[in-house]
Amino acid sequence: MEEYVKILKENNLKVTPQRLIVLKYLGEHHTHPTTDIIYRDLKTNNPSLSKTTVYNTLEALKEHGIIQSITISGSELRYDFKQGMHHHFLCKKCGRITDIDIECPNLGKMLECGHNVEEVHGYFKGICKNCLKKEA
Amino acid sequence: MEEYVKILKENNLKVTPQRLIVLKYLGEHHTHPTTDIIYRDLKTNNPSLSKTTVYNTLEALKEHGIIQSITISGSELRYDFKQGMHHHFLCKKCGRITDIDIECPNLGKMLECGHNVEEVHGYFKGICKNCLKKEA
DNA sequence: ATATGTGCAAACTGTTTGCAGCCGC
DNA sequence: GCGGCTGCAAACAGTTTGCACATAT
Repeated sequence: MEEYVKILKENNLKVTPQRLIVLKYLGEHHTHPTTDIIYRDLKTNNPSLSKTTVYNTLEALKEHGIIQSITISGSELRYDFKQGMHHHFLCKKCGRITDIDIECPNLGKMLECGHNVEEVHGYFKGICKNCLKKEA
Repeated sequence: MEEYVKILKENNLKVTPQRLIVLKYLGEHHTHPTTDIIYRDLKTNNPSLSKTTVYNTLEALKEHGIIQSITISGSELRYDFKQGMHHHFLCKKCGRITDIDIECPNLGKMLECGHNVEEVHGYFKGICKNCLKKEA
């Protein structure tokens, strides 16, 4: 828990119970949850929590580069505790999103083309290993 | 125009005026438009056109692999006339999305990991060349 | 006392659904 | 006349906004 307090302080974000539990949730669940999932899971033990606060908190964490949002599923934002560059794989069958730990070898080429690249997102979609196994 | 009729026929899609103008629009505008942009632009010369039909048509074209949807901007789907693998760059300033013609060297590595990869999306975000120039 | 965070409700946006009417083979 | 396409309106989901209250320096 202390580590999350530290992260907030280092980023000049006021430490509130709400921010702490949201950040802790993301630190412990690498499932790329939506705002609603985070809200529903936390609501149980924190009945007074509001969804607006979850939105606000995620926005603040994102602005400070502590987390990042991914748009792989299209209809909603999902959040990811940031830890080095990696890509994502979305299984169209079970809906699970898994981390893919590969670098982006295109970045060098991107820099050549003159744009100032701040974010790199690699999204792969298909059927995951597990679902393939079940089908067989 | 005849080329778009041909595409629809080849994919066993009934040729209707609505489908033709939507497909033609995407063939001629490589701007990665949203459903709403397509609708508004076409509505002028086709007042009876309904947005539902635009949604339906885009869905049909996508299912047949004629176009693809990209989720780079998060809040809405954007459409792209499909033509070989390429990536996308979104300028956070002017909002423009540009095609990046590079291959994805990660695909090989992805196949190794056992998932069945059907789609590859590479999204880069930052400030584009043009906007950088204006700033300077 | 002031600035910031929280939480409710209402608004807004993009998308989907239900259904009636239409068109073409 | 049947199946698929169109278009309207209503429903829906995710997100944002306005505002009053709470909290902490």
